[in-house]
Amino acid sequence: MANRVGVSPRTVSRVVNDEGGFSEATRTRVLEAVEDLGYQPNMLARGLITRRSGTVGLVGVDMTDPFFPAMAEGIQNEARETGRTMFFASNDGDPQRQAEVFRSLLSHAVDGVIVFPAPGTVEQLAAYARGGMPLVIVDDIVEFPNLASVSFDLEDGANQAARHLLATGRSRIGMISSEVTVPRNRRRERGFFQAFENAPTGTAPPELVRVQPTVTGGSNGLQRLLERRSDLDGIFAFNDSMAVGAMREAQSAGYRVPDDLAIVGCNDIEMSGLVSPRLTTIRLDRPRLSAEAIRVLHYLIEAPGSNPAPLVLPVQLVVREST
Amino acid sequence: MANRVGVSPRTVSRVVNDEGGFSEATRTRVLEAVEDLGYQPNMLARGLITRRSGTVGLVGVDMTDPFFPAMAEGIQNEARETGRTMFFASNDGDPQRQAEVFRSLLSHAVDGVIVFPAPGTVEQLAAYARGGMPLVIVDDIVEFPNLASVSFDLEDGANQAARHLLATGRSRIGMISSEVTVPRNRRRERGFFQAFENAPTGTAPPELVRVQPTVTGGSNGLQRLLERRSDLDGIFAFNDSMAVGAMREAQSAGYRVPDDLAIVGCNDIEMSGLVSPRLTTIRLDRPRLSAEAIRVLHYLIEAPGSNPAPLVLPVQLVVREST
DNA sequence: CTGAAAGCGCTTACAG
DNA sequence: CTGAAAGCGCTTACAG
Repeated sequence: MANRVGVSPRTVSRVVNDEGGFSEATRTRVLEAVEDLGYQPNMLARGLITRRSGTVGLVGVDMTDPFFPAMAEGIQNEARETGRTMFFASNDGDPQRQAEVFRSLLSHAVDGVIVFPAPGTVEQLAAYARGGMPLVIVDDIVEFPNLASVSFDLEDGANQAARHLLATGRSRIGMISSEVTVPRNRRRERGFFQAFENAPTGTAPPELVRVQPTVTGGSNGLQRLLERRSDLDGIFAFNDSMAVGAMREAQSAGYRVPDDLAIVGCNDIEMSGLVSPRLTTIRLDRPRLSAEAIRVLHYLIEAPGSNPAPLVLPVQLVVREST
Repeated sequence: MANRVGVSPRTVSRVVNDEGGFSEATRTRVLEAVEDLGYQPNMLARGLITRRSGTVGLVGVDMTDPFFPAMAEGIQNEARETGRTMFFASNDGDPQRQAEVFRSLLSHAVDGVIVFPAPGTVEQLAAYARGGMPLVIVDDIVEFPNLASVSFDLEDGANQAARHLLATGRSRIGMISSEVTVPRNRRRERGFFQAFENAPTGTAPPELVRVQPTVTGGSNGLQRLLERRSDLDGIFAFNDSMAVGAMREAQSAGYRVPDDLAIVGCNDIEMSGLVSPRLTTIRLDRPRLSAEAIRVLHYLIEAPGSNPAPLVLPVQLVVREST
């Protein structure tokens, strides 16, 4: 490249990075050669010396989580604008697997990582941040240098859901929660129970089961709740997949939804608007979360050691046909 | 690292890569230091010299495509086993965007790429393969050195769908196809029409519309078909999202599914088993496709210049409630 | 405005 | 069994 134009590598570098300090004639000749040869600077070489690889990592729990692709899309688009390419991996909710993933990302010298943490890995992640890696934790609230956290206010979401059930005249209400025990998941339960603190008189004490956070889990959860008390008239599910499972189970057990049993989900995945009856749920502004996550990651990359305040985004109840 | 143990970098390299040619004592001391310091070889430096970056790219059309995450998961798992990390990007079905994505992957010296090609980019992709990049094209059939292709036999799938509609007594059948005009998409139409070549007498000539391959597109497609002839009794949709859209549209227009109108989708996404009635569809063995794609990619990486035969995987009709 | 020297952290090809 | 030298393709810090 350099000798094809008859200049030093240093000059090519200057032009390609638009550093200034070259004549217009040189610029033109170099740029022509770049075009002709389809020259691309080698990011490996550049990264080796600048300590910036031009990559970011996105680590999800499970790629097949319907929650995930929308996030990936948003994050990728933003990353692309700053010229970064995205590594993509999942931790399967397993701390050890997450550690492997980070080891690999570290060896590729990623500039930063956005992570949906595996349960109980806040300490592990803090250690990476301490080691100087800019980190954004999604869906949890952590404060630490080099680390930012962005999440949805699902405590409030669960609270809205329960209040909606109460306000529409339901009085025997259960929650199908997730058995994946991580502090942030408990927030939804807390918000749910809080709604009953000043419930109308005659409201039964709320019921709770914890199951796998899947469609099948939702079915099982409803079954178990109905065994406890068959006259339930309202359900809040930890997520939409579970709500759909509960809805299927209710219908095949002969309950009409919403007449006999009202169901509220959480997350507003695409499926929720397509099942019958369409699911009432909590809507999350995922594009916003993606945008905030990558924005704050870039901030951390530019300002090492900083410690931005946790960001908690509001959520919104969407009433459809299942309540 | 090297001076901490008191050996040369060369010796560390030998131990870390298990090349042999070191004493057991050295091995132990180096490995201890590796453990203590959490040493990770710098893949940028290694890649610069070995011309292997330890990364592969996965380029999809659109991350929010329900078809996609299952593929990503499988590919990631296989890639991880061979110690490679996965770049992830989407081309939005846009050739120019795809070129940008490849430029970026190229500059990161990926060892190979699995791509769901943007329409009309076979030539573009062949050029990368010619430049020496191992490439696996998903969902299309191309033959070229350094390039492999893996796809599902959706021509046969469409044929099975149409034959199923005919076999269950439907005689006025329409197909809602995709308006995204790329040769591989036409195969489904071909398979569909072929089924009518020896249809029972009294079968009406099949109808076809082409719309956006989305839920909304499916709704519009059905509307347009029903305007043409309101007595349709069978529909084959290009994909499940469109089938669900068509089903919603049919139901709100007062058609009973499947009594008045039978609907067959294609792809068997999760949603298809959850809508009501549950959708009859064509099932694709996606884990298998992922496994084959990454397997052949690794083969191409190890055997530069080779030209494996295109792989076309069989598909299977799954009869549920919508027919 | 331009380039020669040094070095990022490894591996390749040798020599001992 | 071990290491010194050279170099991958860039950028940093200089000198001219």
